[in-house]
Amino acid sequence: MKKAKNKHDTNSVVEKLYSIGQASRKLHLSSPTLRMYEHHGVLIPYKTKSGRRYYSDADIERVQCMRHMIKDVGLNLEGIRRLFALLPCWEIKQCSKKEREHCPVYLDSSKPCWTFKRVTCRKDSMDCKTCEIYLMSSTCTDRLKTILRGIGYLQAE
DNA sequence: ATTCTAACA
DNA sequence: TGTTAGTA
Repeated sequence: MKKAKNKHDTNSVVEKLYSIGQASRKLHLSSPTLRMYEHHGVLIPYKTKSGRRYYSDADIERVQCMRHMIKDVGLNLEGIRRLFALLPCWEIKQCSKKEREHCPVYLDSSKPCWTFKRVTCRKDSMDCKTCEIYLMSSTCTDRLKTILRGIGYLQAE
């Protein structure tokens, strides 16, 4: 979600960000809970150099989706993590057979691609918060639901 | 005033 | 999940 900047920067856009306090109030949950989600590898907030967390609108929606999965689908955080681990990034990024054979993400479906340290297809300059794989799992609608249905985790509607 | 980590109830 | 301690 982008928003026009103020009069000092009329040409650029900036993402709206929320501190952990603002985000937790917006989501009606506690800040330790947001930190716990992060600890489990299912949420990646921005971090300042001093370590302060900032959450985007995509992060807010991501948490709302996960709350839905917990409340209505019956998953726990481990289940959500393993669900994200099943996102076939090697298909979406169309990695070659050769690349797959050496990719830890392809060889280990136990954790999400963004929790791996070094992945060859991931440029050093590219962080997982802006990667399409992480972003596509931010919403409960569209592609993620399609994938979840495809692997039998959600009923067809 | 707010958030951080880590440990613990 | 929440709370506490000692910081930054």
